[in-house]
Amino acid sequence: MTLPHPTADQISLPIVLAVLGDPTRLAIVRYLASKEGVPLNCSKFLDLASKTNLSYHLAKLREAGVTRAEVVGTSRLITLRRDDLDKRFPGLLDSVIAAAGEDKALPMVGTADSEIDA
Amino acid sequence: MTLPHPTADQISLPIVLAVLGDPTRLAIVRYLASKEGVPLNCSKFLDLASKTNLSYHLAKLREAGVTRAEVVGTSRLITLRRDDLDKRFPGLLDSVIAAAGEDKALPMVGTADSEIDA
DNA sequence: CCAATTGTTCAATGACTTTTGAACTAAGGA
DNA sequence: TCCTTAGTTCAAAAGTCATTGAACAATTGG
Repeated sequence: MTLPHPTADQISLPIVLAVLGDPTRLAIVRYLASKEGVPLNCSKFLDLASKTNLSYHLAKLREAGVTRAEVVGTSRLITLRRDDLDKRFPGLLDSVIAAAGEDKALPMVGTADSEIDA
Repeated sequence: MTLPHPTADQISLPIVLAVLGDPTRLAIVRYLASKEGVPLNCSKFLDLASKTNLSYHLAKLREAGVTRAEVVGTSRLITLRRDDLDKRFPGLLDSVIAAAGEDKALPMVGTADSEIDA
């Protein structure tokens, strides 16, 4: 029940860039970064897409090596692979997250003022 | 005869990332960065793709705001839009170029030992 | 056990992307 | 003027990607 992840040295720059070049996935990464350290489950991102579609995008992020997913019961706890990404592509993740933070055009997680259980 | 370029504030992060997420285009950007300051014409990149296909990829880079193309006679002189990219997305271009520089899997410009007129 | 919750897989569809060759334009040199 | 050089445009063919709904699996709580 462990999901397939690339090892750090299998992470490919063009694939990471292509995967981040989608507004939904970039919004996921931005939100993960804003809650860094806190593993989030998929349902946190339901503002961004349907459950099915989310599954697709989260798989893309995981397969690219951008995120890690840990299976815990019926949930998948998702975290950014910051350590591995920083090792492979120093500064890349930080600059992407900083730029994404400024981006008004990107879809938002948690705009629906339900920040009860943050 | 001036080609259409986005203004600096029209440059979009997801579009830039998506455009860089293609090995041919990333190789173009890497080569442009390695010759920074020197405007290159399209034919310098013929190692990477056919003339037609290059025209397509160079248009993508230009339309995304990654490169600037100046029409000089029958040539287009291509440069990186480093100033604008650095302003909009600080650190992004540098980290991408550094990471691309390490990437053995990326196609190469000038591998055919014809570095006569570098 | 039953039902709800959490998320995946599958097949289908529509939409974009990449690549190609043939035909073209525009400038420059002989 | 004619030819070459540099690059574009067009339409077609392939391929890839995103999105959907229906069906499925696994865990947890009552």
